[in-house]
Amino acid sequence: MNTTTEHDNSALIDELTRGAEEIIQRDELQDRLTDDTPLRVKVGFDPTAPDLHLGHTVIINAMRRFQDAGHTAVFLIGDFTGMIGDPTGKNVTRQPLSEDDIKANAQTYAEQVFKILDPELTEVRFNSEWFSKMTSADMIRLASQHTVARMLERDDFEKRYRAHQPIAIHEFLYPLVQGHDSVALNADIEMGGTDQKFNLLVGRQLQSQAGQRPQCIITWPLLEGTDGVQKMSKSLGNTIGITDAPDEMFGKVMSISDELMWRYFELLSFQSNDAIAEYKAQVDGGVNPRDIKFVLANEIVERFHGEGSGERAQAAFIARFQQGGLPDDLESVEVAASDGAIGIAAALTQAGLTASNSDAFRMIQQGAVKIDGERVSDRSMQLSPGFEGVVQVGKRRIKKVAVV
RNA sequence: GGAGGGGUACUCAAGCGGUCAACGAGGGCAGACUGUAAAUCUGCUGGCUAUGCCUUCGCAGGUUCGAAUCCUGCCCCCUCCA
Repeated sequence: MNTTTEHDNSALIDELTRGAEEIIQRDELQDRLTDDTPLRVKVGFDPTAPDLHLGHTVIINAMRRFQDAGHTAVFLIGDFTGMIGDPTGKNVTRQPLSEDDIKANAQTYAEQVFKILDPELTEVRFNSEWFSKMTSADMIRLASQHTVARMLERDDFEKRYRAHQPIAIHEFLYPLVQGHDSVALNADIEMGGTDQKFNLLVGRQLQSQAGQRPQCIITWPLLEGTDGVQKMSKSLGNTIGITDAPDEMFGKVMSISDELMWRYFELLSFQSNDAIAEYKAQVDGGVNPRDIKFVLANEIVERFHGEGSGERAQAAFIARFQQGGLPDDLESVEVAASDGAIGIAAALTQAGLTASNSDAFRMIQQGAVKIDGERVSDRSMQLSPGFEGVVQVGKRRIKKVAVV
């Protein structure tokens, strides 16, 4: 093997795996990339979470990078596996999904995922394709390819076993089924979250038992949410959803910490390693990190909302926050004055700006409420029918309110 | 089956007859400072027809002038033993 090629590969691998947690085995990956044939890069998706956020896109971005290098992304929807439910990280057996749910979720995936992936180089597959045809004998044969001892090596199984918590037999089947997908698809590479490592390794073993060259594995970390500490997750309320409105998406990216910005660049941007290094150098040299964050926010908004949307969101952002303007697409609401007039607190609550009258009074007390830019300090203020104005509570809750 | 410990607001966690709408921490929200950063400081964090009133401390009763705090029953969780 000649050293020049190896060296070239190395830079490519660095781009393709930027931010990755682990590569098993890097030299195997290097070998495969040396061949001219397109590789099959498999990623399995659980048909559960239809509301994708940026955290989910980390791995999809990685698939896209492989596509850009000429390889095929195999987007595998685990509709059959969904019947088992991945036991990874769970301490209880999971509820299987209904067929309708799976179908609907798969549809949502398709809609959202092609904002990133190149459809030409994507193969969408369902694992029910081969599993629904399997006989019980086939399944038993599959089960015979792995031992209980090895299954128990997996962290969560081991913990549950030791803690005398139940492990249903079918849960052992999950890694085998996922591994068999790799055999059925003849995968060259499989990627997944760090928590998938065990399952991915089973794929390697099954492939080599089936006489295939075992897949390389690349695991990806969980992206931190906007708080910068905890993983991005809907239940923690720190997500940036890929269907968020452009201005909102832009604003959320701008609100992450400077430190987290580099992490986002690493995992969410398609800019080259060199370009990112250059940005870092600029910030070190005194450029306001905010301006670099603009670049990031721009790129992300553009990806999900199309050409020019990043620019527009940025302009709106500057107008609103740097120059103190108001967003131009203010939501208008009407509130009803029951007997001649309505108290300010009731109006705020009716307009959906505060959670309750008590909450409204608190906000007034804290100086958070403004009408047409004027701070409201009188909690007994009344609004009469015919009143119209821009009412805001804090920096983010703003509505055009009319009293009728 | 036996022994013990526990269930308090978004979460953790004090309180163990009145001064408790309930200490403290985290989270969240707001204000100041800013770059709608981060860090920091300050305040707020049950509801209402609001300087007062109403409802909350696993559930249902009871004792008491008065209970989250005491008693009875029920439900649920945890630990140890078999």
